[in-house]
Amino acid sequence: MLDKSHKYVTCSTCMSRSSSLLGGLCSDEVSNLEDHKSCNYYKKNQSLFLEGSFPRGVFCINQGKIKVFKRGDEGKEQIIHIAKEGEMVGFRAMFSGDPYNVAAETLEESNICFIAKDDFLNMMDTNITLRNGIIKELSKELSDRASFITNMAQKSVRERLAFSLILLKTVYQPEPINLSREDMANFVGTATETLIRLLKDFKEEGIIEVHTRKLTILNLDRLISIAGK
Amino acid sequence: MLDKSHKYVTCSTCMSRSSSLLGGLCSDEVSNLEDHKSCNYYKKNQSLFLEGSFPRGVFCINQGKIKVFKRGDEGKEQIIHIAKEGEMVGFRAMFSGDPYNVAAETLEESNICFIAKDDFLNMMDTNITLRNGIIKELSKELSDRASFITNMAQKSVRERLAFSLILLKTVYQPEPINLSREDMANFVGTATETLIRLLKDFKEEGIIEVHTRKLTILNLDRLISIAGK
DNA sequence: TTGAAAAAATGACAACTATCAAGTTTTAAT
DNA sequence: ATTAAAACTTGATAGTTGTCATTTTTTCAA
Repeated sequence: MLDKSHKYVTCSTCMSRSSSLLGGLCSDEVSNLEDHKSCNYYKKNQSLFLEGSFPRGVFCINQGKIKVFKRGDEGKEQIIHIAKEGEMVGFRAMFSGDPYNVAAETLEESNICFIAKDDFLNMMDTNITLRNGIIKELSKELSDRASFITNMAQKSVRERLAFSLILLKTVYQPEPINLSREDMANFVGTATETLIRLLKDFKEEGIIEVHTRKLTILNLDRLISIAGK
Repeated sequence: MLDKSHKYVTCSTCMSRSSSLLGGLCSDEVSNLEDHKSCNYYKKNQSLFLEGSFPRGVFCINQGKIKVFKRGDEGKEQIIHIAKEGEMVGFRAMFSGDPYNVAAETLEESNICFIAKDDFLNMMDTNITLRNGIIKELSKELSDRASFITNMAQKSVRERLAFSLILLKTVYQPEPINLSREDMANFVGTATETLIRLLKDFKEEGIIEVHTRKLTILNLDRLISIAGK
């Protein structure tokens, strides 16, 4: 169960904010933000926004994990990113003026604040640090996605799984990785059955340990060498 | 042969600029830009920047085509984007402070101008239109790459080839597509031999026509239906 | 123009991975 | 605690795609 899930989170005391893109706000800006944002509790598997809809603002994750995904032709999800506490979600399409090209959904119960588009754009106009932070973030993600594309094109599923587990470890730590097999397969970009077989191999090789849905990495070095550079 | 390849291109008369991110500059800014930029002629297969090097500025393509690519573990290139006249290349890493995560190389002889990092960042600080244009561009590319990842994960090579040919048509038109088999394979994300076999299928199905390296699309609708949504 | 090198094309083959079908375990609600 | 539904697992199989070897065509420089 989520701690204080019913409580309203204040930006001034939000631990997730300090390490986020909104960490550089001055106290005036924080109190202004507090006046304008809303805060909501989300159950597991609840949608933040749908592909094709128009962005009305940005989501700040106070607690919880979010999958950002796109559906392919046959409706199968490709998970592009898994966001955690301190990350902001849904601001890209706000700048382009286009509808969302991806969807976002909670992977577990979460506390998520919402800042309306106009309020956020105003903040960006007046706060250089925030603006530069956003540009930097967009650039970083662009770089990540170039690597993602290359991995998808050139690595085997086994290599991609190793790579994904390393990423997921940083998302979930210090907790064990806790994702459905289907979501994990949709992140790696493979069929659920193939994913399960490869997890089994990793178990037998002593690289990971699995208790029902909770997955722990026992041999990170091995994973790194399987994943390749 | 490239027209006037030895000539120095002036921003004020550059046709490629008007439709680019730098199209919104006022005349003062254009003349300032002219004072600070340099202009170079590149032969085919010349490098603009290497993966791992640090960005010193941005490249504006006056004429020619550029491949932006990343090398996988075994050195095989994955082409992320093919840029043409009017596009700017290499500004992402400039914002993140990281070294280039991708490399860029001319696909044909080209005229490319260069704007130093500081000059460009200054322009971005003072010109809101430019700044918003850049943010919008970064967001658009992010969206494109989400689709790219999903295609890579879920489409067959035949579907991806159809998709790629549609993209390449817009890059090369009104000229026929003119790429080496290897580059085309590295764009689609497949082996060169597989690409050649699938091109042969398309030829036999009357979808494309090929004269040595020049490829013309005869049946775009058919390609669209093969590519999927 | 000619010859060597690079690029393109073809064939044979193996392996990886997806799909389908059938079971088993886990989850969650009554 | 019970049970239905969802999630997970396993097996069998076929198709796609990559790899390696070889031949043909094209390119480009002497």
